[in-house]
Formats: sequence, C-alpha cells, structure tokens
Amino acid sequence: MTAGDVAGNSLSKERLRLWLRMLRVTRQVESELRERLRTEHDSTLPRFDVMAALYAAEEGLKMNELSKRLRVSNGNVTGIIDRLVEDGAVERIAIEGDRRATRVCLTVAGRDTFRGMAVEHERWINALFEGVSEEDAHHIGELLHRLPASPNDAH
Amino acid sequence: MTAGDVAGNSLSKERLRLWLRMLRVTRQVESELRERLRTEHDSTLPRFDVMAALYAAEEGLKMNELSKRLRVSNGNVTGIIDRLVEDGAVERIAIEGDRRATRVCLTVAGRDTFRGMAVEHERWINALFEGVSEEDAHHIGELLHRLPASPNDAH
DNA sequence: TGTGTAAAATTCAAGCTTAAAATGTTTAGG
DNA sequence: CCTAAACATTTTAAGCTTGAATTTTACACA
Repeated sequence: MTAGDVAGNSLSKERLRLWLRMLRVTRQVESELRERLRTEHDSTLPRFDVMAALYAAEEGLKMNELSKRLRVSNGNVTGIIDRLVEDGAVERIAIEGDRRATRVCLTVAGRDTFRGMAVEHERWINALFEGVSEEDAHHIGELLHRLPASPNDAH
Repeated sequence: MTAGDVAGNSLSKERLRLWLRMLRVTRQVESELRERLRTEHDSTLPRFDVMAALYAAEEGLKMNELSKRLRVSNGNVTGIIDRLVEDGAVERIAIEGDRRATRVCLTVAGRDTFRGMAVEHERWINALFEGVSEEDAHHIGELLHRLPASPNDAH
C-alpha cells in the first residue's frame, strides 16, 4: 500500500512493509482454506473455528465463553451457532440454576464432522507451508511473540 | 485450535501452530486498525485499502484493476466504491471508447482525507510493532517469502 | 419485599465478502 | 452484417462481522 509514501522514517516504513506482507500472506491462506472448506465440506472458516473451540471443550461452552475465546462479538456467535444448530452439528443445552445462559455443545455428528475437517485442515496448512522448515516455523513463531498478539495464546 | 489434536506429525504441528499464531496476530492488528479508523476517521479498513490503491494510481483505476490489485471480488469493490462516491471521496469517470468500463478516481477531497488517514495509519502500525527492530522486521519479512504469498507483492 | 444494577444472550442496522447470475458492450469470424 | 465469444461491471442471495440497543434473568441490598 502507499501509506508508506506519505510519511515516516525508515524503521516505521520497514514495519509497515512487514505488516502489509503479513496481511497479504494470511489473507491468501485464509482464502485457500475458505475455498476448500466450501467446496469439500460445504462449510466455512467461522464455522470451523467455532467447532474447533467446542471440540476442545469436552463439556461445551457458554455463548459467553465462546465469544471471548474466539475474540468475536457475542452477536456474531449467536448467528453462527444458529446455523450450526440447523445443520445438526451443535445443540444448545439449558444450564440449571441460570436461565440467562446456555451451554453450547457439539453433537456426536458434529464431532465426527469436525474430526474429518480438522484432519484435512492440518494437511492443507502443511502443504501451504511446505517451504517452511520446522526450525523456521519455530523461529518465526518466536519473532511473532514480539507483536501485539493477544493474551493467552494457548488454551 | 484443536485441529492439531486430531492428527499429524511434529513438523505439520509446528506449521499449524505458526499459522494459528499468524492468524491471531493479524486479526489483533486488524481489529485495532478498524477500531481507530472507525472512531477517529469515521471510516473502515476496506475503504482505506481502496483509497490507498487509488492514491497510488495517479490516473485512477478501472474497477477491474482495482479488484485485481486488492484481490477481492469485483462485486465487493462495487459496493465499497458506491459508498466512497456517496462520501464524495471518489468519482466514477467514463472511459471514452469503451462504455463497459469505468475509471475510478480519488477526488481532491478524497486525496486530502486519505493523506490524513495514511499518516496516522503508519503511526499506528509503528506503535503496534514497537517490539520489532528494523532487522527483525526485515528478517521476518524474508521468512514470510517462503509462504504462499501471492504474486507481485509490490506495485 | 422491592428495586436497581449487572450479566447473558439475542436482535438490529449497517457494512463487508463471496460466488454466481444477469446486463450491457466490444470484438472477431464468417 | 450477424453472431458468438469475451469483457467489464453490477446485481443478488447468503453469510460474516461489528457496535449498539433490547430482553430476560440473577443478585445485592435497603
């Protein structure tokens, strides 16, 4: 982009260049993943992300926790869960003692579906990142720690 | 994500981890930028991207070129340009000799607006990437070249 | 007991995004 | 001249995303 043409010293320009490159790479990868999820699993990236979070949580999650974990707005999660429920991949379960909250769980079918997608997902990433050795991957990952990642990178 | 819990060897897991970290960082940065563009310039990231592309092209661009350059669908660009035209930041200019195509240009006001946003944008990035030295930035950038970036990274 | 505040979720309006279909326009071949 | 293919753009339907407003429920405390 040409934001760099407007102002700034050499360091800030190099950082800007880095940012633009990161943006380009991640968009490219995301676009590949989206395309394959769509054509090969009739699904989407947001659905995959939600299912991944639920798959990891044995007992499901409250809508609340889900949106915090995925760092997306709560209204957003509502819509995605609606569609996953329609698909039969997820169910909403009442929480006793608090009628405000709902627990959201993968169904058995949902778990199966997700397993299939996840295996392929890892294969896709592995292929897309073919040029990156284990050392490089580790190294870049370390460098990225200097960046404004968010808290609790793991779970 | 837990895709990693399902299958794969150590290399593919390291690549997956790298991908997830990249995704997290870029989303975080994008979210910061979006927020500031919204509150401080009453604008959005997609608008900023379009304006940046037009700012770089002295004579404007055809819708065609714009969507190729930004790697987004052509229908998408139509909508964003519609809004920028409403804002008075952009104008559509007929191309003589080809009534199919339109040239899209920043207005004088649009150029001014963009300059203001771009200066701040570079400052924001510079601040967000504070932990990254010029050497690191350059280094990470090089490593990212091994990744599925798209062709013509510059313009 | 009543009331106000906080919390959990949904709804809403606006905008972004895509793939696919539709609309016009140009151009090449016959 | 006609027509089929290629082109440039817009439209459409569906889904994602956000921030803000709304609804419902829980809880503290006077």
